Amino acid sequence: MVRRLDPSSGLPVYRQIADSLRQQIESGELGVGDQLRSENQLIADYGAARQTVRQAVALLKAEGLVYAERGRGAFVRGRPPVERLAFDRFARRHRKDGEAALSVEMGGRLPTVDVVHVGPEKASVEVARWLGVRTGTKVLRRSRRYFAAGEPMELATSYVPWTLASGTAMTQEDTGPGGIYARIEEQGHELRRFTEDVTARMPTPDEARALALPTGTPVFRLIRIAYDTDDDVVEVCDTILASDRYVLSYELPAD
Amino acid sequence: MVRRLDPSSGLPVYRQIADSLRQQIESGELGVGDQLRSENQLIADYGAARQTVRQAVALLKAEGLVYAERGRGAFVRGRPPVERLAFDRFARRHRKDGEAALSVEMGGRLPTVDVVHVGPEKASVEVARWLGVRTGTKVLRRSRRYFAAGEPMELATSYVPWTLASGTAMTQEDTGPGGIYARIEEQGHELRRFTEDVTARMPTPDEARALALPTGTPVFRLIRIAYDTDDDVVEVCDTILASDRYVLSYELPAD
DNA sequence: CAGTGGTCTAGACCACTGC
DNA sequence: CAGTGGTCTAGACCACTGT
Repeated sequence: MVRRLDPSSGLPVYRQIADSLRQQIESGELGVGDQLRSENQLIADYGAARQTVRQAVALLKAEGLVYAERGRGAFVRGRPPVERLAFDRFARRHRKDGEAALSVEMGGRLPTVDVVHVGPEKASVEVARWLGVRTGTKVLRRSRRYFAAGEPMELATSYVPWTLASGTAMTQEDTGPGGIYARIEEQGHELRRFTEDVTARMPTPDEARALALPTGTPVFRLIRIAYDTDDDVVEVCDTILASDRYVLSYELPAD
Repeated sequence: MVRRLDPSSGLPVYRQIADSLRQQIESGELGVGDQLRSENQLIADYGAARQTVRQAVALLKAEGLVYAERGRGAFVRGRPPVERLAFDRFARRHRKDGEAALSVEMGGRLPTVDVVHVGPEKASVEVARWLGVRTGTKVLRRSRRYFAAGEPMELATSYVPWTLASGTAMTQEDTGPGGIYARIEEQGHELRRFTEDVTARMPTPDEARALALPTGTPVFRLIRIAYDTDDDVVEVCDTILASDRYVLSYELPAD
């Protein structure tokens, strides 16, 4: 299984080894779940030092192509099943029968929720800007972590002006049928539209732990702002999603 | 500048050094553009071997917090100016005066375009599925790279059924005023809506090179499908964006 | 127990920057 | 020229897996 490298290519050895392994993965020579040759084997295959082959494999891990388990080996990553977040997932018709938005997202399968924190706090600069209130205004914060099939799927933090949330089930762990948006509409604020700003970046160490992210997996960050029929902001939701588990699907108008 | 580590924490030394440096960045002790202490200084600061401090800095590079220049040093990354891609950027009103969608995206500043390839080819399985045609059907492919202020911003590949593109300016490098969508409407296919599927992942080596991406920067991939008033697909555009240069902005209906 | 990947060290040569 | 980060080597100990 000796593999030859090209000394005249000018590329560092670890890049050439990574390219060789990547090509084996992309060509199907190494399939999903297959074990890579061990470090000692790669050392022999390519005639390189251990740190060098480790650097090559580290590159593939950073690209999200490979993961490693201590004591077992390194393996070709399979893409996990992907959830589609549809642009109309907050449409009223999905709430009428008491189904909250997240179970719509999950295609009807019931997700479990780990409520991290529910309570009042002072709005940060960022939250105040989103809500259109002054910094330090009292707001309700609801931080949750959602699981599907035992896997952590998303971290969500909602902010609602305290004047709107006070005395309602929004301040409880269980917001009741239809979720937080049903409670907001009961308060006389009919929802008209949402804006959603999407960014992507590498996770912080905290996020990587909370979402059980493999190395090399970016996260989506969604900032969703809910407006009522007066075009006032009634809620903001800051969501972190594992990018390898979601496709975000939107519809754009042509006129 | 000696920094003490906690041997009882159980964390590997390189993680502790990375945590220490990350904390210095987040606290503002190290500002945007500031130079990190050199490897030799970090070796002295933390009493670790060179590979160990390099592993710590590599972690911060993978997180996108730091970049390095050979011969100069390692620096705290500043976020580049961000472009906002609005959900209505393909609305007809933005085309009426001969302005193509991309200059709308860029806030009116004129981007430059590097046309990589324009010509007919057979639809791949993926392209055929998007266009709703049989695999191998003749389609026009237009691959471009867009620059703003000299920086590569996005890679875009459009596919149009050949029956629609043949004999029009779409098959030329310059598609003329209003761009490709104006040409499609001239062919009698009024555009009604677009769908856009958003994913994020780490770039391939090719993409990282073409977009001049710093390590640790994920990319967005947009698959945008254009439908005419008969709900037939008239074009598909596969776009790769540097995720640190864009905010994608959408509007979601509440009913 | 042998084999795996994870961490760490000490030392070397290189290409590049800036003085 | 000295100092920087980039690459590479040889060797060590560790924690964990599977038999």
